[in-house]
Amino acid sequence: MGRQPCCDKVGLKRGPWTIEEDHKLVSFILNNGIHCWRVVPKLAGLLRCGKSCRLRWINYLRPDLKRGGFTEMEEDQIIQLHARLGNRWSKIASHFPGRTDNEIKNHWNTRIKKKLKFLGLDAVNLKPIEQKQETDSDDDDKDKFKLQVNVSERIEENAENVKSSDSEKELKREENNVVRDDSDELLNNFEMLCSNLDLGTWINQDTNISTTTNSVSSSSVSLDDTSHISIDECSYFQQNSLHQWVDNMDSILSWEAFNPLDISFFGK
DNA sequence: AAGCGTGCCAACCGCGGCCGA
DNA sequence: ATCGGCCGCGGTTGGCACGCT
Repeated sequence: MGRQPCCDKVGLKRGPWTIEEDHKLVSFILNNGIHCWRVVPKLAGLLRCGKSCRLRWINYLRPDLKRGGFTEMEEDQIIQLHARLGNRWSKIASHFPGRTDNEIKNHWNTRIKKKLKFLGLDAVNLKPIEQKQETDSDDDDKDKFKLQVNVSERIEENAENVKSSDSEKELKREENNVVRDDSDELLNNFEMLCSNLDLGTWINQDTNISTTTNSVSSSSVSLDDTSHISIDECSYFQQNSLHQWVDNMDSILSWEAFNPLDISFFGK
């Protein structure tokens, strides 16, 4: 029977969103709410499909988004949750208010995977990666390797225990937000491993790299990309309604002003 | 200065699940 | 029980920024 495409792609715009489009979408949602994504672009006057609008709103325009780099604690939590839930990014993201599944997925694929690789752990199951013993490595490295394997074995055991305990129940518990502490030891082991491997230095180096990339990476203006808007949107939003947030944003920087801003930001 | 490689992340695509008719 | 439509999710891609040679 086959599924029909979510929208007629003919004549629809794709690719990066413009400021005007963002403005239209935000205005529409604030005034009308979200009832059916399919009709949102039509009513908002956008030449986009509903899916695209939904994605843009969820991943970028939502006022409660917490943007910026992930903290070490967040990373550890992601690793812990991933060990338990696998690639169910939306479930993982539900543990991080203000973070999107897309953001966490990207962070996992670009950074955490490497971090685990650095630790000699398989990113999927936290098992030690089969590695050749380097004959010319110094004693320190050997000790680290030993420790790494031992701890990793513990991590593996714990992961297996969690898995083998009725996984259906585990999932149900997870969905009911009843956080079980089975994997706390897993996380502790991971943290111990990190500290023993002097990962801090490595992470700091990495974080520096990360912060330098916190520039405008989209063709649209990210709210925290503008240096003069230093609001923690997440906590800010908790104290303010959506409308208040937009009013404030409008007072800080009028939407109409985005056009020239856009040019100055990206005008090279 | 130019070319190339890499990292990062926003956005797209297609599938599966859910739900109403 | 079946069908059809919408939404949400996860995998993947494309393009920009930046560093290195």
